[in-house]
Amino acid sequence: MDTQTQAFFEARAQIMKSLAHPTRLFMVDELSRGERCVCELTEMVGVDMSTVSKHLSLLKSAGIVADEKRGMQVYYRLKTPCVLRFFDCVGEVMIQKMQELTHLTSGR
Amino acid sequence: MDTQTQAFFEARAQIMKSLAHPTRLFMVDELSRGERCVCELTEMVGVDMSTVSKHLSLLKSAGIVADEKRGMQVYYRLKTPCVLRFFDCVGEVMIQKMQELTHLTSGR
DNA sequence: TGCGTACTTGGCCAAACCGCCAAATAGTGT
DNA sequence: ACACTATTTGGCGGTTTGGCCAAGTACGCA
Repeated sequence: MDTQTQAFFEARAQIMKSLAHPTRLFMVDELSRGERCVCELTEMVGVDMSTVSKHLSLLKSAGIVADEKRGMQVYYRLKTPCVLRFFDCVGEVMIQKMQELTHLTSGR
Repeated sequence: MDTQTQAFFEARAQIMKSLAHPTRLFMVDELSRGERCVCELTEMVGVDMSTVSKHLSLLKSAGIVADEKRGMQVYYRLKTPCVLRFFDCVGEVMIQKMQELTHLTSGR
C-alpha cells in the first residue's frame, strides 16, 4: 500500500472515527432534527459539558457539524446531512445479525 | 438518555467502529472488487498476517464481511455491500473540507 | 503418520481515547 | 469594573486499540 493510498484511507478513517462513538451518534441523530446548543445536548446525554464540547469539536473538525455563536449559546447543526444515509445501511447490518441469531437458536 | 436508547447507539457505534481504521477501510474497498483470502490481503496491506486476521474477525463480528474456508485458504467477502454507499458521503465531507481550506488560503 | 501451509489466538507494550475536574475564555447584564 | 453564564481547554487516570511475536489449530498432501 503506497503512501498516497494510505493517506487517502487515513483521511477516510478519521471521518468514520468521528462517528464511532455512541454519544456522538446520539448527538448527530438529535441534530438531524434541528440545531441544538451545547447545554441542550449536555442535558440530553447526561455527561459533563466539557465532554460534550469535546465530542462536538471532534465532529466539527471532521466536517460533520458546524457551529455558530448566537446570544449566549453556541448552536451546532448538521453540516453534511448525507451521513444520515449511513444509518439505513447500519440498520440492514443489524437486522442481518439478528436474523442469524434467530437461525442459530431455532436449531440449525 | 435511557438505557434502551443507549444500547441502540452503542450497537450502532460498534458497527461504525469496525469501519474506523485505515487498514480495515482498505480491505473493505478491496473486497468490494471480489473475495480475497487472508494471505492476499496481508501482502497488500503490508502488516503481519495476525494483525490482518484480527482486523477481519472484527469486521466479521460486526457483520460487514463473511468468511469461507476453501482449500487451504480462508476467503473473505463483503456481506453488506451497502457500506460502500457510506463513502460517497465521506467523499462529500472531504471535498467540503478542502473547499474551506481553499477559501481560507485565498485570503478571507 | 508426520510435514508444511494458512490462519487464528494469546500476550505484551505503546499509543489513542474518554471521562471527570479545574481553570481559562468570552460575552451579558449591572 | 464585577459578577454570572455558556463554552472551551488542559491535564490526569483508567480503559481500549493496534501492532508484533510466539504458540496453537486445522487442513492438505506425501
